[in-house]
Amino acid sequence: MKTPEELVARFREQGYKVTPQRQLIFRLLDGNTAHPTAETLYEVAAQQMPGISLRTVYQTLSELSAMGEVQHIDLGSGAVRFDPNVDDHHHVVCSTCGVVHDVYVNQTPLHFEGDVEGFAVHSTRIVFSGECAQCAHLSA
Amino acid sequence: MKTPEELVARFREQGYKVTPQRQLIFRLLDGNTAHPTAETLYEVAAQQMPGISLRTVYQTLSELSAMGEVQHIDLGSGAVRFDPNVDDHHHVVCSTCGVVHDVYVNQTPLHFEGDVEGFAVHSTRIVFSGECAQCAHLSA
DNA sequence: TGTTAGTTAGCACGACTTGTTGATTAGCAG
DNA sequence: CTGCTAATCAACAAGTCGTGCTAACTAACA
Repeated sequence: MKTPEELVARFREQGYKVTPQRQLIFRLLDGNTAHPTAETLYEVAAQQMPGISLRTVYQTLSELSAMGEVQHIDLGSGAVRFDPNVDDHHHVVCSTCGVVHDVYVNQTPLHFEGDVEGFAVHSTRIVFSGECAQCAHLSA
Repeated sequence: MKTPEELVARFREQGYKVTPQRQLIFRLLDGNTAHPTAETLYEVAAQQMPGISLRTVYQTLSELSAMGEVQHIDLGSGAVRFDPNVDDHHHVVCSTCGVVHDVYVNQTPLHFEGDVEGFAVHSTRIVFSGECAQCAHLSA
């Protein structure tokens, strides 16, 4: 994701207004590695700006997603998560505590075998599930 | 997934009753490579057994899933899909027509880099998205 | 300063999945 | 064969996530 300042410029260019709500969301996402859901982001936003609506958070996230500034990640956990890291990366998920981390896989592109002649791969998503170090400690 | 006959035996062992509805679902899943949703499976089942309820289909799928006989796959397309292939395999999805195929990736285990010290990976899911040969033909 | 986009509250819906209840059916052990 | 009990069914509801709509107010930007 671009910096909040660059996003402000980009929104202006495209004729979107730069509201305090949008700027707040830009700042909350900047450098955020927590892979928040819209709800989670809303809760944090509401602390800093009581009165902001969940609707606005959803809308701004959709705009950022459409502009390619945030990645939409669906880990099958119910809610969609948002990742301001739009590099070509993948995710590890702790099945105990649900924490998500970004990881980079360097063997790509991957080769596969199966009954899929002529398939043109545009993107590859990899999700590693398991147990994070903290949960392993707690259960030991 | 085991054969319908083996599943019948397994259900009996575990004290589950072997009803015609369950047997029908076993047969519909046997060798099924279509990655059906519960709805889809219900529609096919209802043709062969009018009166079967969607509820029963969901329930039987949950039981099979809990027994490890079918894989639960969530491609973020709204509904969960079921796969009687429980080998260590992955999926390719056509983003145009939505068709799903099983594929095997032989470079596993994959290595990754990132800020995740001590993470114990239990499973890896890979989804390749793109365009299948048929959709490529149609759009060409 | 005025136009217009954005925000808000509130209500609703839609898709998917599960829960509940109460009546009926039928599997399976004895 | 009989009886216990699980399974099924219909019908309705709820819950989650996300979005659509409206109407009124606010504020960004030209």
